[in-house]
Amino acid sequence: MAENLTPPSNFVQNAIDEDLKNGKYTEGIHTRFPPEPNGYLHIGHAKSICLNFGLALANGGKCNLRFDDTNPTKEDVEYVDSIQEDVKWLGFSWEDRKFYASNYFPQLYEYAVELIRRGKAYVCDLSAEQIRAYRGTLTEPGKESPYRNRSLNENLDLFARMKQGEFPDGSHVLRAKIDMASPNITMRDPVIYRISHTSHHRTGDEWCIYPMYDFAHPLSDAIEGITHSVCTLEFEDHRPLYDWLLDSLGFDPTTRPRQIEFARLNLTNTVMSKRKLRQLVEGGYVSGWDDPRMPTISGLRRRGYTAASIRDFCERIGIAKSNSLVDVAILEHCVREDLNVNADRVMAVLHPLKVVLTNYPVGKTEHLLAENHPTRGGHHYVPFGRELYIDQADFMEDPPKKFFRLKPGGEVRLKHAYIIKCEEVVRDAAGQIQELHCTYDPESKAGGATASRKIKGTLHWVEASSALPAEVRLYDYLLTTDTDGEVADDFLSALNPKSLTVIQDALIEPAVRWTAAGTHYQFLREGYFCVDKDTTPDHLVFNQVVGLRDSWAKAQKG
RNA sequence: UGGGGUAUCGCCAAGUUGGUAAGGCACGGGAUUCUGAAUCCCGCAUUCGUUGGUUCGAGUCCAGCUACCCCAGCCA
Repeated sequence: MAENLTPPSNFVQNAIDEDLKNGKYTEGIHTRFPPEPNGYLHIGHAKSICLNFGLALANGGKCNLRFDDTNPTKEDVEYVDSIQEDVKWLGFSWEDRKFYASNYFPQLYEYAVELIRRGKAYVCDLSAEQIRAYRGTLTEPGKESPYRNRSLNENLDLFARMKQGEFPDGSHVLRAKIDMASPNITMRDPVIYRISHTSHHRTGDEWCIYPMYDFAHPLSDAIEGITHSVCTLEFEDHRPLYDWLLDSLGFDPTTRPRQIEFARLNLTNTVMSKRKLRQLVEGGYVSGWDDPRMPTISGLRRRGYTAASIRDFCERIGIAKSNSLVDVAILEHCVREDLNVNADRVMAVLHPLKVVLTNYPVGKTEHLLAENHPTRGGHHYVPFGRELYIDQADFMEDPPKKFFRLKPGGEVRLKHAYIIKCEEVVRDAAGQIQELHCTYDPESKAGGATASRKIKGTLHWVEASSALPAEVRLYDYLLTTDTDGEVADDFLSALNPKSLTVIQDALIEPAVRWTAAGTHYQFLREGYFCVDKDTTPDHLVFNQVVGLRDSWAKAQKG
């Protein structure tokens, strides 16, 4: 991670600096990334991962990976595996610190018992509906539960029997005894343990009571020695409870963890909620969680986004507390910048148009030297012959002004090869353009007598007999956006019907035949592409990562 | 009409104790170019949601107002 050693300042780092200055956390900074294993990670999680691991790195501290697996009804090992793969791929390491909230169930249980002993928790027999009714509303205080003042022994006994499995789901809960009249609804005697006879993906049937997030999280943080517990804005109201719990259980205020909230990521042309992403997958609108149009880490990876570009993106967008909507153009800029430096260049023709060089010897083949990269060097050979293909978009019979490509009677340079001139447009019986007859300037190849002739346009091309057929998948935004960059609430209505275009008959130079899935290329003058996992040597498949900036297309539009 | 937050250029976002608005993306112009790419210059907030106040001086302090976000799961 050498891309930026001095990350921009943000308010979380400022808070850490302040703490350190005040002599807090002398043991060092310790953060954590705490996903619930109930879905795949997306670019929003990447922001949190980069923040938490980045903060640790920047402060000589540590960052744990902790699965927040306190709700077995929603979680699965499938997700714990994918989450680990994604965090690793992003380039971060939790070293030997992979934890699970479920590892702490025994300790958490003891803390709950201790809370009861201190008169700060009670077993409540109200039903879920009753608890809701007793809770009050945003503007009206709640009512105290009739079970609020049970004796200590009764509470201890009931809680033990909850654990023992004596009661059915929903019959009892353990609640913190705080303040039913608090203007902060989170503090109105929140439920901290519920009964759920559900087997857990790690602890099996060992437990039938499970702690709630609000109880498990601060204590898990404290158990692991977390100093800064960074979470998103919606937990701001929960911070008083976070502190209350740690206070009530007697954790030292100078060393215990501190919760700090930041704004989650929103991206234009994208939805980020797990619910909506799941809907896209389950509704068959995309091919899966790793569909290259998805904002999931696995989707971005398959699309061809690099880990470095995602890290760079997370750094550029910054960390703050205001809700924001980041332009996806920044993400695209980040991959382009990475791939421009790191991707080898290759020629591929997406929409082939045949070109015959009438003055080129029949049967002759040359192998021309082509640079792999304009600045990094390296070369490979590309075959050249009498019959070629160029892109349909690179020829116009009646072009507009400043069209630097091929036109009747016009000249153009073929990249790495010769200058050619369009002599004749050959049509089929229906009047459709069938092929172009051109002549080439034999001395215009690199090193030749006329090589330095100034020709305005340079085209990419492919030699007909050696070109490999390829499947190329072009992508556009999955979702359309209104003028504010916002996706409609009814996001399925915003689905872009043209988000995927599959080109089955593209042609690519043969150098690429044995390429491996995951390899990045720049298709000259087209964009950046990544070899898809569906590829085989006999059927090459490429995903478009992002197109090149195109000032010509922009000028045509505007 | 309760509580918690946020408001600095089209989009993000720095602005430590008040001293006279960083940077990135986008955009516009030019140079360069065997990728209309990349690269390189240059331009891009007399103004910080708004109204007042304090001060020699306020994005930064005070007061009022407005807009937007979050909270009434035995989800996280």
